[in-house]
Amino acid sequence: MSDITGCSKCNIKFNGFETLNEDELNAFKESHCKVVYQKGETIIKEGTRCNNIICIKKGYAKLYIKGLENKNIIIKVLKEGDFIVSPGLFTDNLNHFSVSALTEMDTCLISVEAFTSAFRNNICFAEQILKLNHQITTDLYHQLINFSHKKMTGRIANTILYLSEKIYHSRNFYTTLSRQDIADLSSVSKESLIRVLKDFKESGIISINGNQIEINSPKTLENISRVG
Amino acid sequence: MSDITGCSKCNIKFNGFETLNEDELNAFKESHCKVVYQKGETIIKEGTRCNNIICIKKGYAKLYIKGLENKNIIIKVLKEGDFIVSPGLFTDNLNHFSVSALTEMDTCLISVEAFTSAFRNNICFAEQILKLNHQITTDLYHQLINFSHKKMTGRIANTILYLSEKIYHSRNFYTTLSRQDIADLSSVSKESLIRVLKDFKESGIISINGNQIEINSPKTLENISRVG
DNA sequence: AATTTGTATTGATTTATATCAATCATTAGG
DNA sequence: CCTAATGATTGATATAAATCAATACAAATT
Repeated sequence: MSDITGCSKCNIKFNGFETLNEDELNAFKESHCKVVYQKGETIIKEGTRCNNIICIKKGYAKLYIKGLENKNIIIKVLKEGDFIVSPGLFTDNLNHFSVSALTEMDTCLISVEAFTSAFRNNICFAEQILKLNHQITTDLYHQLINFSHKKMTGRIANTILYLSEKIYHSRNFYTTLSRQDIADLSSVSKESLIRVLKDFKESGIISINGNQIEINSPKTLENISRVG
Repeated sequence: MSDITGCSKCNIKFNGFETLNEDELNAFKESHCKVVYQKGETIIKEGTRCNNIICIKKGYAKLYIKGLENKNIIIKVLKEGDFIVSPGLFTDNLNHFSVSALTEMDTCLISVEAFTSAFRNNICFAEQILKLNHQITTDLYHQLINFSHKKMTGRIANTILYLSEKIYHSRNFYTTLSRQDIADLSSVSKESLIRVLKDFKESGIISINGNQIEINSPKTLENISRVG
């Protein structure tokens, strides 16, 4: 079997793809586009029609929603292996969030038609999609608790742990997120974020030098995050 | 066709049911239990295994998650016609929220087995379930914006409009939600909620007498809710 | 009717956090 | 190399909202 498009070594971490048969996989291969984005570029714009399912082959992006007074909420950071289905699918066919590149990115765009067809013809694929959605819902529940019951320090500790554990997989990481971005992940103002980071630094919990962050005491951060 | 269980006059508002064929419908009929709950009773307890899909035939309930320090967040109020699939389904099989009765309730509990089987055998049903989930996701996005960018007055105005428009379908309604419940819907303390309600009352936007609430100026409330 | 219990309300106070304004640092252009 | 522009930092101040404490009210129980 030839593999012109390189799908066989696809690094997207989604069990659903394994359920596809050869025909379904071919439909994906034929519909897809490989696109490279530069840092800062918008990949999905909230309010536009959702035409593609985005697979991230390489790089980082932020997924965010527009809030009040030109403020944004960053829902999550996307990385290699992630796979984004817009919640507009099967509803209003609009994108309900924006995605923009935090680094140079390699992406693979799959048409919604190919996706929909796979969903309709392959129940195992459909089940994996529902599973993914259920995970997203519980994540949003946690986000709600974070934002409504924790104070700044707890939310920011949570964000640092999230970046370390879920995104950069290291206690010492360099991030391309701006201070405003980290603030938007934590639902605090940029100034407050900076003050809390300084505080964490001065008490030795983290080391921070520009965009290089090292967690010295994960236990302490976890505790701050847990109690709020 | 006999209808011992009364499913033919089912009032649950979910397009997915219409996609079921006679066999699938019968599987639902056979698996279901009709259960009456009294005000205050717990129907679903967060952390327990999810064994049932809940259909609400009559009455009101609150769906809430446990936050920090014994505080709760009420995600939504459930009413006649609503239909609840736990996000634990296909993931960890646990309930990620609690549901408790706000009034006497008639419910219809469908086993997850019957539900799963319908999902797996009927792709139209599956599609409706995904659609429902996508709606839930976008609702949670709005909730996040509400909670992180609006101040108390905006969040409370939003809650009053929600109760009026989405739950009680009237500008003048009696609610069995306590002040604490309304506060938990709005992510404010009970005392703050009471003060803001008093404020709205004194400025003539609403009339309030115990649990009877009347909206005098929906436009003003909408404006307060919109600008935050 | 008296007592308890839970909920609702009000007022005083404290705390958390945003906002505003200024300065500093770093990068990008001319 | 200098200057503009953007992002990061710091400090002072204002404000929103929680908490604490006391009281009022209503319902349930004896």
